[in-house]
Amino acid sequence: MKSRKADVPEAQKRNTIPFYRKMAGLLKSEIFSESYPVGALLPTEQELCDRFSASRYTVREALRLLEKDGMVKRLQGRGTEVISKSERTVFAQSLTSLSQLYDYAAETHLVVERVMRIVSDETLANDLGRLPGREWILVEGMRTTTLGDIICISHIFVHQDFAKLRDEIKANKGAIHRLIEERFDVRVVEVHQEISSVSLEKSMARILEQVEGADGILVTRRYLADDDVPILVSFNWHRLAGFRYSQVIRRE
Amino acid sequence: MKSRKADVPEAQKRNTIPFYRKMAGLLKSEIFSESYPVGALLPTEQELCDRFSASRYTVREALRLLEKDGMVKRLQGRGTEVISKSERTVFAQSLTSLSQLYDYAAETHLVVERVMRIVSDETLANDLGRLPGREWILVEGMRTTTLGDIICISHIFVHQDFAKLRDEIKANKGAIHRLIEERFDVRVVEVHQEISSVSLEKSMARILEQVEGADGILVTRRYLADDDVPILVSFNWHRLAGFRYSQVIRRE
DNA sequence: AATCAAAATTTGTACGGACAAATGTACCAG
DNA sequence: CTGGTACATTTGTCCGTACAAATTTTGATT
Repeated sequence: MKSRKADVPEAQKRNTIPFYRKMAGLLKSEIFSESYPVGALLPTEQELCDRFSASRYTVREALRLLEKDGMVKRLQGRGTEVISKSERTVFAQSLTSLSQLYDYAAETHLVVERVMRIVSDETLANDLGRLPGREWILVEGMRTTTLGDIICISHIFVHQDFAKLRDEIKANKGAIHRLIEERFDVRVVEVHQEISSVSLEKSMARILEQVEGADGILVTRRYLADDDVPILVSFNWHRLAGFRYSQVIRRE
Repeated sequence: MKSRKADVPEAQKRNTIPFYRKMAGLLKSEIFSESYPVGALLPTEQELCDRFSASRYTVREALRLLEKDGMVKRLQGRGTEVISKSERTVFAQSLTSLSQLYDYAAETHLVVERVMRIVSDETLANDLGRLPGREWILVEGMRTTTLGDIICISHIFVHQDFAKLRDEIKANKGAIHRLIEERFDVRVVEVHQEISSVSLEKSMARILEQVEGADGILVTRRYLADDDVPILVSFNWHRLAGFRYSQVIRRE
């Protein structure tokens, strides 16, 4: 283990941990301690080069880390602005399994019963999070295991813009919002998910083999585009007994 | 708008869009079309330099983009492996509210009833996802609104390593796993969350003002460090009536 | 004082070189 | 055949330089 380089300044000892990481750590702590308060500009890259006796490459690598952690925003011609005291916790939703007794049956099928076109009234518009009077495609069906056991009843509202997919939806195995993203030039930017207990109305109860008014679980998911416009909204009614929703959230 | 540089090769025209981005785009499409199948290694950086007549800097910037989008994994000494045909969709869990009737009461309190030290037997070890015989701190209490209305009963198991926090936990208002991350040098890398229906046992039912055996909701969260070691595991029992869990997941 | 243009500042892109660290392979010794 | 060492390969870190592009500042002109 000899010195890493002939012309490495003293500030950069040979700790195995790269200098730009140390530098980023130091800058983070200085931001945290408000030496550089939120809203202020960090020193310029050149000034940081001087301060740390490092090359611009190294400084930029450090700043890149700060940016990745959501602590600074860099703007060409302006500088590096501090936007947060602490690291953003980025979680990547890596796995979402929704099952009900059927842990292993990862493969599920959407069995489409009916597809119809409807115009939203006030009540429905409220549920869908949008104005009344809009047209939607309503897909009614149920999600089952590959064995045919019912997991939940699904009502899926697809925005009128994607009406062309009407027939494709029936054949589609996977998630409908994926289909939309592939066929159209839209991106789902936000998903609002809600899990709540409900009392099952007669028709639902019958399909789920429950008595009318029995408790059940309603899982609602709203898929929104970047302008907050709902692309797809799904309602999924589950039996209470055996309901289990599990999810793994992983930090990047 | 004159030529961007004297020695810029022909492959890099002057399109305002930087060359490393174009290069990344091209490589992505080649991965998608299986010119480079999943599992295979991409050409080495040097080979890409030759192919695109670009410097290693530019090639590495392009590869960095592919890596960010989760399409390749780079490994020192090995190469750049293709791990996915399509871009990863990164969702950042930006907001998680867990409420029960109390939508506006974002502020909640953890009222600690008891703190004790326990050794896990097989059953408990199984629940906690770890080996039996380990020592844990068990914090028993309930989460309430600021008005004092009970939201849920909480049993929180904290790993023995963080036993020092025993007293701090009582005073602590926010999330305990935050406290641990701040005080110790650990990072929560994964959270396993599970929501399931349960039958409330007598003591739970009494506190939640339910009859014994009534249905309830159990929300379990396991906070894991990067070595899959559980740092904290919490069990939260809710009344069924009025239960509502909502979450917003935002794509980066 | 207001407006527009030029200049200065600052980050972005891109080139080149060099050595370090990690991985995989080939070879040798037992 | 097994185990370990030496070597080649490949990505990681770091230096230097130069010009481009975006923003802000300055200054001149109206």
